[in-house]
Amino acid sequence: MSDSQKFPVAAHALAYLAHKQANASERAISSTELAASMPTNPVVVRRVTAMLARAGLIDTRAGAGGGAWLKLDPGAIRLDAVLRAVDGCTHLGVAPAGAKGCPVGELIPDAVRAAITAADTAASERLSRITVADLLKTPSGKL
Amino acid sequence: MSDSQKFPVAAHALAYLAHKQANASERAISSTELAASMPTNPVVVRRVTAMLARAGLIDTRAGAGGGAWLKLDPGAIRLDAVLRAVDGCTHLGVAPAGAKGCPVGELIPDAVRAAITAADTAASERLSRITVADLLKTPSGKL
DNA sequence: TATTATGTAACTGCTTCCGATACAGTTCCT
DNA sequence: AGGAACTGTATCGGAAGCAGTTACATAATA
Repeated sequence: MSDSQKFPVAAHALAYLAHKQANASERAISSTELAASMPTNPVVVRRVTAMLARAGLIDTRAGAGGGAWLKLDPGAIRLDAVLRAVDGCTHLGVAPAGAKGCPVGELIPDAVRAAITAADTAASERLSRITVADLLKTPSGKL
Repeated sequence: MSDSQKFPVAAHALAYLAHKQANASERAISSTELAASMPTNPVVVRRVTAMLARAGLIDTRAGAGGGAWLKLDPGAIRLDAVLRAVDGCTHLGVAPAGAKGCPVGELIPDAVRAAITAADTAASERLSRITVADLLKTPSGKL
């Protein structure tokens, strides 16, 4: 796993759906329209929306007039759920295995892993206090 | 910027130096010994120790009997400083630019960027409460 | 049936990473 | 003085991952 734009794309897409009040199949937004607002490619958007749909955050439907719409209230979609939906983590790296036979080298990796996990958890906890609705209420970029 | 093992390698190296009580030039540890405990290549270690030295966390010296040693007490080296020293961040992605002319597309990126920054700050704050000394006191992998 | 849309596979070009080799400069030891 | 040990950095190769694109099977509408 490595650097990826999936989280920002997902957050942007959800905020766009919220702004358009796409909350039912009749108000579905196509990947083409979502992509145009990034801007990026419709396939890139669909790769993300498919993951959001699997996570139960949105619904999608194929066919004419199809697209994506929110399954939940924007205020109920927390960004930590979005991050998990797209397989995100803080990517601080993976602790090296540690040399066998070296007592220090064997114990340190666990502690390093624990530190990375702690940082990841803290980031996730912070995101859990931000909802998609907050993204729309924040024109100044302040949270 | 992207995925990188620099932070784990740096944390491991610092913990190893602390365990060996390498706190003066006479107790310098070579990159070869540090690399053997990961295990990885000595050059990879030197790339990281050079950054830690620039950040003032360790000192290094070339030549026979040279190597790296801690400049600070292990309890005074906080992991957020280590992360900064190796150019680390949480890598949740970069908010897409947003389409010009689209009022939503123009405002959302700022909010997404703010959310990413908030998460990054939270992770860093969590790391600031962990020191290199803590890494050695944590055989069970709990922090 | 023609049109519009999703989901996914496959390909390209790009970037970044680790690991390795090489080498100039530094320091210690004999 | 000369050799051995060590750092810092340049460079290269192979591997991996990503964005973006084309293509296509499937699905839903009109």
